[in-house]
Amino acid sequence: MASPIPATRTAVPPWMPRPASRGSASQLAVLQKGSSKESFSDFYEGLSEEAGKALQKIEHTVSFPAGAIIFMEGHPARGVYILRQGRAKLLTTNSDGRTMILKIATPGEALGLNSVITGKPYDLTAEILEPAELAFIPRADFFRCITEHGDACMHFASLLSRDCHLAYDLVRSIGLCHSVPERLARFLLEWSTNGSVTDGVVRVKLALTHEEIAQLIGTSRETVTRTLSEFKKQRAIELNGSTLVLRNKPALESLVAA
Amino acid sequence: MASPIPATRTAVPPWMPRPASRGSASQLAVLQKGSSKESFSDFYEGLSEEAGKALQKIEHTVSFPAGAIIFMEGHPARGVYILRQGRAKLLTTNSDGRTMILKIATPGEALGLNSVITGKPYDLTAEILEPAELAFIPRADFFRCITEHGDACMHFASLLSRDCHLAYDLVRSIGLCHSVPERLARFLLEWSTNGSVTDGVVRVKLALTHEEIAQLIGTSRETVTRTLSEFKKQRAIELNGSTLVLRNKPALESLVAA
DNA sequence: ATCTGTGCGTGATCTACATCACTGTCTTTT
DNA sequence: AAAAGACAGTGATGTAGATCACGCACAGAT
Repeated sequence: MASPIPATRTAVPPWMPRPASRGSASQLAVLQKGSSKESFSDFYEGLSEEAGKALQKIEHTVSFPAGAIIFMEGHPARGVYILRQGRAKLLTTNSDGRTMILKIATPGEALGLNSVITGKPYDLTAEILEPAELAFIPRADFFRCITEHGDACMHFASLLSRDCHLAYDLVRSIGLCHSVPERLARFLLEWSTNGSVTDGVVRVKLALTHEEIAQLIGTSRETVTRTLSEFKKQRAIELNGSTLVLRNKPALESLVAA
Repeated sequence: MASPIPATRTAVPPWMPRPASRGSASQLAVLQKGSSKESFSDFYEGLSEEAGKALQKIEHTVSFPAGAIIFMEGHPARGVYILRQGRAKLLTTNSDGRTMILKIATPGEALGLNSVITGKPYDLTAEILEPAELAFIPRADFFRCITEHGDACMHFASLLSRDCHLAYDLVRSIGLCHSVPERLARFLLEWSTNGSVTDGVVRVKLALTHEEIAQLIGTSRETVTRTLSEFKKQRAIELNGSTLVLRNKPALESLVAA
């Protein structure tokens, strides 16, 4: 029951996670920060070695196809998911199908942490954007583990603090700056922080549909299309395929400052 | 630098807290839940006795007049404040003076917790609404205390989780339901949960200005005035002085459901 | 008695954006 | 190869609500 099921991208029923591997030795590599870029809101980053190991013994990894729903707003919180590979969007939907994306999660990130801690149902929906791999830690095990490892708790408190902070930022953005151009510019600038600088301009994969951008900044798909072309016309940005090039970053920044 | 100083309500310069008492025996009464209503996001509620006592030994109480700023967005996080008496608003302001209220804090509530934990500057401003008394716990002491008392950390993690949840609710509200009547109805219903039921109708002190309501639901003062009169005309609500009476609760609920 | 500040009530405008309704690509499926 | 979905681009249109600009009431100061 509850909210309508968001459209998926694949014909395959994606809801069921497909088991991939059981966590243990193989996962430990992550502690050595072998893999992807180290986001500093990383689930394991900064955790003590014992606590980390304990958790990794519990977790077990599953993969999901694009479009899969990991968990859904309103459903009981079974446990925490840690995104290992791929990206996911955290969103909320209201009764008439309108959707707002709160955040695009990247590898390392914990999903559903706050719901697991309060014990209330998930307050957001997590949907996979591109084929992904996640580690799952059941609620009960998670609790057992963090009560045994005192230091871990502090770590998770700080992850939660960051989530709060981010949510406040979002409120500021959608509640305070009323014009779409400003919000879009803000978003592009924020997004491009993950990009690389070549020849003085920032390049970054903008692997999102206009619809998704619209849901991130709280506007309609059409308005995103129009505002993006406006930016292109003003030579502030350029779009080669799905690569975004910030031709004139200051121009965007001036929109935000206003 | 930083944001403009919000207007205050008193002629007296309210910025400086006036010391009132040093926490110790007198404060312990709170543990016995002697005072006000017990909000379940209460700072001390659910904390172990030792941890509670330890914290209360550290804290020291200050009073503030209405309009006082406890801390300001962007300023370094000195410590946590616990609201003992009175109410405070947590708000954020953007460069052109527009303000959004995230929450009205009531006694028991912790202010600035997430910033203290991340160690970043306060991400919100806290302003006193009516003469209030607060307990202050300096950041360093707070940390010392929670590392000594493992269980406390879990407690604070759950407070943070609640804050996240609330923030998500707000995003949903301002980002998803586009009509002001709906947001206002939602707000009134939410607000009236603190009210008392007499003769089948809910009565509650709506101790907020239209301006403040506007900043809570993300609209303009004038629109609040107009929408409230609309509600009155439809006999959904009644306003006697600052007492709000929900004459026709279902009517409001139907607006929200849509 | 007057002045000043703060909050409320209302009318008249103006516009940014949502919404609807298409068309044109480009994948993916079959 | 054909059909079916996704996505993107673009015009026309309507309207909710921001904004400006008042007047009024009431509280505290002096």
